[in-house]
Amino acid sequence: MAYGQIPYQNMEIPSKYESQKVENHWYDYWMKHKYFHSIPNEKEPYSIVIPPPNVTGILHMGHMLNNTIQDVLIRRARLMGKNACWVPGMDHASIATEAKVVAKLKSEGIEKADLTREAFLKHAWDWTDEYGGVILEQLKKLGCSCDWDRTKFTLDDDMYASVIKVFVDLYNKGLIYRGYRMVNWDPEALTTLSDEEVVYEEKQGLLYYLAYKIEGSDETVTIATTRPETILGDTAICINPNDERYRHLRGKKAIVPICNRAIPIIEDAYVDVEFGTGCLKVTPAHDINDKALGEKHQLEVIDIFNADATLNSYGLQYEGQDRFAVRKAISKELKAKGFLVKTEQHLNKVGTSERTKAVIEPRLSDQWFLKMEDLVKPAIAAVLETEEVKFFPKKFENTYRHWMENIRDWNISRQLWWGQQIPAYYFGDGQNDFVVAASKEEALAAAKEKSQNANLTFEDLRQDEDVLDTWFSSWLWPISVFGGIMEPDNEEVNYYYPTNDLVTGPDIIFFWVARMIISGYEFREKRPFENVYFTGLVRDKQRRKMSKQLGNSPDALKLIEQYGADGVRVGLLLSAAAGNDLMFDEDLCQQGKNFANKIWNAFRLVKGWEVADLQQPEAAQLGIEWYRSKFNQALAEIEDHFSKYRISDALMAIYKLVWDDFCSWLLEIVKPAYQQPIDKRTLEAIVQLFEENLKLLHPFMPFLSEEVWQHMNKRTPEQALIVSQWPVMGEVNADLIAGFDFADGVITGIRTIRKEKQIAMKDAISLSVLNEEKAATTWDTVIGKLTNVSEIAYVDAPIDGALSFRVKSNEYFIPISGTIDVAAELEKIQEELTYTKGFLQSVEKKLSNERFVQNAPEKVIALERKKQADAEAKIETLEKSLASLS
RNA sequence: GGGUCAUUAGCUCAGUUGGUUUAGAGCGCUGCCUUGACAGGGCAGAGGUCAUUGGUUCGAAUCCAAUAUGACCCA
Repeated sequence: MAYGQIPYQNMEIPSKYESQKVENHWYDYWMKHKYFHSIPNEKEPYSIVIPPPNVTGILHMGHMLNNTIQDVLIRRARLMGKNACWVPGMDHASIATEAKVVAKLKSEGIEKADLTREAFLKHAWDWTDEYGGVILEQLKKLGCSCDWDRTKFTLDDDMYASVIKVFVDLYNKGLIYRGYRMVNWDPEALTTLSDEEVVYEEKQGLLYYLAYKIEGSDETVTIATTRPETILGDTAICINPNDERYRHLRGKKAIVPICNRAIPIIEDAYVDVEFGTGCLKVTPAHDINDKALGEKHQLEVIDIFNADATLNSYGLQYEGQDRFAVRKAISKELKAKGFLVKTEQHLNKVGTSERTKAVIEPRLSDQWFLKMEDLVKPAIAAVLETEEVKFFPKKFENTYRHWMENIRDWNISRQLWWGQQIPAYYFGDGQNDFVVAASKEEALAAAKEKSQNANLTFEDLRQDEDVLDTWFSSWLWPISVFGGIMEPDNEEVNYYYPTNDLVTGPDIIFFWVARMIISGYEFREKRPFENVYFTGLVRDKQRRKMSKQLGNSPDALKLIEQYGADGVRVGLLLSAAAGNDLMFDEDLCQQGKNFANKIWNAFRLVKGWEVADLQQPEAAQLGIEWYRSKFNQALAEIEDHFSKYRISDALMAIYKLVWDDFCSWLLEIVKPAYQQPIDKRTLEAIVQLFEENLKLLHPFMPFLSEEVWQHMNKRTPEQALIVSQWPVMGEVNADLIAGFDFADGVITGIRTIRKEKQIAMKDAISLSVLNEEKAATTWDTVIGKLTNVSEIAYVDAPIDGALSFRVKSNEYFIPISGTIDVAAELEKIQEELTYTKGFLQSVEKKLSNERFVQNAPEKVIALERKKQADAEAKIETLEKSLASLS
């Protein structure tokens, strides 16, 4: 059925696009027809794995941006005929989730310490089942076309098994080892953290100068420390061997205040003679540098803290008190007893836990480590040498290089219960009385062999209590979601892996991106993805990070309700140049919503036209041809933007194409007079072009575009927009585009005069042209239609008593009734003349420079000559007008 | 302390390996315009000596150096 046979249907279509009414409908429709679902087939695959959000998380602006970009890429790939697969999922986020569960239990009066591991995990799973996955439901509201049948959780049985398999494998390769090391201890979460999870903050503190007595004399030696509570763990005083001031103390012993232990005075060049007194107390259990000194000089190690950073029995009367309370108390005692010489203000960097914000305590303990030195090699080469993995924007390669080249072994154990339990089984008390195996059965067999004790039973095996770092499961994500760890040769992983694009934030470049690249090469000898698109951080208008504490993060679902998912998507993307932080401003969502409404109303216009058996007007035919060229030109630009992951530029190109070129120009050119019908050819062409526009819009505004598409014509499920074809590039007629641009100048000139002289649009005017440019008359009908010019006369001399304007060297005259203000006209022309002369001068200056003419490429010189000729022609026109006016 | 990146219109940003009319966009701003698809709209307009100072070049927003300011990363 043709459009025009439904007369004035726009009366029945609301004049405002109502997103709330259509979004759920189309999402359900897409789901029902399984357009998001992907299975391997003969088509080219295009896959993305979602950066799995924390199971505890709720949708915030960062997720919105990130997932909108992924959806744009996936929907475009789908339109391009690829087998698009976007795998969604969630991360168990061990510290964050465990902390939340512990807090919840506490509020119910239950202490984690009173629960068995099994009981605690039951609570955690209950919690996950109840609150987990909210975020995935929210992504649906945003329009994300994930293959929900593939939803994965990092603690699913198969994902769990993958992690264990990888651990065993790396252990057997000798890359995982157990070590007694100084680690970052979070005394609140009671677990270690990797270096990356420690956030350094500058804090104003005190530098305490403490006097230690020298054994067997009345002399004292003064040291400076920021942590007086740790003196109880001191096992040496260290001086620089080149420091004359302390030379006489060689070989002597100092007495630690309060606990009165005698400790040796050692010498090491490590000591900075400039800092403090040039004399250092050494506490190997509580400082990484002191630990190194302690090992070098074989010092005793005295750990004075409990796991929660309260003091233990070495703390004497302070036992059981928190380290910061002790710091105050002990400095008081030291002062009272005369050991405290003085204090100074001191700014130092304090490590804090990313998750709990607790001040990190360096702590010696047994942990599991992954050797990184060799593992990183292929991953470095892939990004920095072969470019098998490309970063957008490229600048993040520097960050990547810096970290990878200075990488340290990865502490992968966490003293938590929520996660994959480390598959190490102890069968005795010796340092090496353990085996690593994927199951208890295998462990028993291995233990029997290792211990040479065939009588071992399951009872004798004790599995390591710790779990693995969450990132030790997410680094396998692109492989494990396709079952590629457990069944390395399965059809799915062979088809979808390597994935194509990864979209994530630069804040997890080390945590996640780098490690996925490492694991990709280690376990599949292939990159995990080809391109990594780093989004910026979402900030508020004042450039502050969005955070719960500041309360500056808008409610994502409310935004969608208010502006429509499409509006929010457009709003986010418009300001999201890759890698730049984006200042989120709700006004941009409003802009997105307005755009949706604009398209909606263009649709109403077209839908409302009645068709009649008419000749196609010349202007309409020309306009349509011009738009075809313009569309292809824009398409080329859009493809180029996509190839560089310039998503917001691609959107802006479409925005301008649709709003300016299609709506403001083309529709105005073809629009019949009020209540007049349109000819069939024009209508069909416009509908077809509109549909092409919708295809371009679909990745960005899936709901609106599908809605309009489905209203435009009756469609079968196979003809839905989401599975239609991305436009194919056609020819660009440069002459048409140039001709239009010139006409644009003429039209603007006429409109300006109408405006200045308050000549209403409904009053027809006539136009005379002094055609110095020999411009084609092709566009006259278009000019006439858009400016209500009744006739265009070509003349060979300036018209007296008319208003004038110029485009290039052409001059246009509009006769008006009444007298014209000659002085004003003269002034206007004089102004243009001054500008053009100035311009000509700058061009001539260049051309008269011999070295320019000799050295510049011919193309550039030709261009300059053209500029010169154009300017000269224009000046001639202007001077002629000046003469005729005065 | 070490490193990376940035500084272009009121705001947010483009400017593709130095030359495409004496710098572009979107938003905002100013003025005019409503029975006509859309006031969530139309049309027109104003607004920048490209952070500063030197240098390289026939030619610099673009390359180099220094300075200033800011952001991020690492220890």
